[in-house]
Amino acid sequence: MTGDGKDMEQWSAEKINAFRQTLLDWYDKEGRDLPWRKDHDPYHVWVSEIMLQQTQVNTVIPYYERFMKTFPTVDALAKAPADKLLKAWEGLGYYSRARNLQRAAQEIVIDRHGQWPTTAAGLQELTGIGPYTAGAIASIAFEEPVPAVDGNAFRVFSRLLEIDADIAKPESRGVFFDAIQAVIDPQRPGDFNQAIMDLGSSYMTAVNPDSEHSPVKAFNQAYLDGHELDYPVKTPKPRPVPINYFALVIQTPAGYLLTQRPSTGMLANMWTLPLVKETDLLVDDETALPETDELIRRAAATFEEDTGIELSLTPVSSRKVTHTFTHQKWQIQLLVTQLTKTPDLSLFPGQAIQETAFDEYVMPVVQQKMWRNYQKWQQRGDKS
DNA sequence: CAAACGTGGGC
DNA sequence: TGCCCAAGTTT
Repeated sequence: MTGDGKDMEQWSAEKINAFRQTLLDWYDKEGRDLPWRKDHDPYHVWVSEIMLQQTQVNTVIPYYERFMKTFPTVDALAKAPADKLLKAWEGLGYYSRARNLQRAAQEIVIDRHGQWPTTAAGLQELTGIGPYTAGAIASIAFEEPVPAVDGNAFRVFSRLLEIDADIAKPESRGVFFDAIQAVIDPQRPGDFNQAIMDLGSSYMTAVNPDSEHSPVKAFNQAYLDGHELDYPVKTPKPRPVPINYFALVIQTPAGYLLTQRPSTGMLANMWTLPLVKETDLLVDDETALPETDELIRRAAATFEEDTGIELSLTPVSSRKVTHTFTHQKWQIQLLVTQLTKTPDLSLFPGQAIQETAFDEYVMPVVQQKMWRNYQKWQQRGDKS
């Protein structure tokens, strides 16, 4: 094992031709009928590919349908208000995708006078389009015979050819790109790439594959050797780091206090309850671990010092919400507070918002979790 | 290049 | 609950 794929299977020209025919025959019969497969319009292909990054098909479908009604053309997308765009992306995650999507729309409409690049190399110049998406659009919309190397392609070809290059390493992309380039059907590159994706999400899945019934069973060397689950080789990612927060529920006559997150970083520009990170609390004595009640008092005090808004924590009510991101696990203690007087919001980095207006603001899932939890507490009158 | 960047589903 | 997975790109 060299670990770089150099000892992979090599296919003859005859075998390559047989594979193409088998794969495309199956795709013509069993390929999925998806909303973005009704035509090969580059706008449709592009938006769907961006949405599908690290996201499952069933999640994307309703977002895609709504998105196309809201922003039917690349011009509409280029001109859209940023908050309207983010609202359309709300709940889909990886929100920089939405920002980059609009930047690329503007690059096409303004810089390129509405002309799409028609090659993978050209497409990759657009913001948010990397090597995979460039290959997907180029092959599907413009019939360029170029691989679209995504997670499915990594998994499928690692098994077909017993490629043992570690797919977690960026340097492995070239090994797979070259291998697929040699096999891709130059007559139907878009269908070939999409067939590989369909194969990867049906028979040749990561867990519980069903290669026995796969149309390309006879080409699946790893399966034939009884080592299917040894592929793809992939080093695991680090576990999410736990981070403790306090979230403050502060009701004023004008509504609940919400803060807008910074324009960069996690959940950029989105609205949440005011969050205080436990490690940001002022600690005079670093040796002693403060009691929970003391931490709660310090969280409230920190917020008061930052905003000039005075709170009362009586009756103190707290509930816990956890939300796991790719690299962080937030453990949030919800603190329901009362105001001691009408707050001066001049220093507060947010707004008082009536609950009935929440749906006009873009909120991440973690905020929706916190809010549902608070509502449940309210209804039950659970003061514990 | 390693790390940041969301969310939902399956076991 | 925890862990892995799902049509990746940017910095």
